[in-house]
Amino acid sequence: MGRIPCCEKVGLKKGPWTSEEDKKLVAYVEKHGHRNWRSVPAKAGLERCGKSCRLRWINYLKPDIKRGNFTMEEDHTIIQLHALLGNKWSIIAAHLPKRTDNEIKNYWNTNVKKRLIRMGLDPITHKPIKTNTFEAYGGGHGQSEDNINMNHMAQWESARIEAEARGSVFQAGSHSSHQPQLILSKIPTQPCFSSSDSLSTKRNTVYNMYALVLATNHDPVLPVSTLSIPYWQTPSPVSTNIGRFTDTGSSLSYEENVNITETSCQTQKIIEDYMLNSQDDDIMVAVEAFRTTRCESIQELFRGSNDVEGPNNDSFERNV
DNA sequence: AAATTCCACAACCGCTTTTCT
DNA sequence: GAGAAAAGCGGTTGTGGAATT
Repeated sequence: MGRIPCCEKVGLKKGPWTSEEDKKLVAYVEKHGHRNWRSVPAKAGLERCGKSCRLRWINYLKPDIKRGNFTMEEDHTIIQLHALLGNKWSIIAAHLPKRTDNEIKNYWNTNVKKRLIRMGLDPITHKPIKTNTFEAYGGGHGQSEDNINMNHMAQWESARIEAEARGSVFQAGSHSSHQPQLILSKIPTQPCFSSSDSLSTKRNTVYNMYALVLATNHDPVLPVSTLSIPYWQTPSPVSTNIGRFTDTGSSLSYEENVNITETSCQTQKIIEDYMLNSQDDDIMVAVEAFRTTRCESIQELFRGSNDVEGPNNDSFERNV
């Protein structure tokens, strides 16, 4: 478009903001608002570009911003939503009240990403590195599905155990009234797959996706979080019972045929439908199929959350 | 104690999307 | 509807403090 970026104007200051500049910006915005950021610096007496002022306000000065360590629940939500959405920081931030997308992005890059790598998980796919890549899922590369499944589950369990051992890292703020619990411990250890099940590979993937979806649907107030997951019986390919894993802190117990939330039912249905209808074995197609349905699932998650104001549908559709 | 490395986070940059005229 | 401006977004970089050598 040939526009000159505002920050390239001569004489505008760059770099860290001083407390004086912060005061000027806060005073101006609180008094006049910020309808037009380009005009803000001049009116506020700042030698900054409007874009810089906007970012400073949004990411740092806005009064309802929560700063400091991320709680276990926030960490949990970030991991699960990232597994579903990828680097959609603004959408993830919409589900974390008072956190900015920039803060979440930084937290991801400096903390969570490294943690996943240490655990042998791909920070993009959230799946074990090497032995369980999508290529491996595609089959025909020398590794049996059974081995893949075993590796996959072993990796998840390994990650969960390591996370448990590293409890302090996941620990909620010191004000938390309940025992520090581990995000990954809330992902069930393993569904009962038969090694003879020809769909087990695909199921494992869908299972993990489903676990991740549902993991965002817990009640953060409860001292002991529970989550509902499907229990895929084998060898029957599509028959399901609805069960619930309960994290007691020291162990996971499983309860069959419990009531689950409407959201969980809907998500489960999406996945069941996929499993019923899909005829192809290409895991990439499976993933894509899941992606195309995830929008609805996540909107349901937002709708189902009473304490969090989710993004409106318009902006959501725009960004997904 | 000084130098170096590591880490977290604020800020910038470039691109895309939305809004305005 | 077209073009320009503003806002939004995500990747990347720069900086300062902490930890290590």
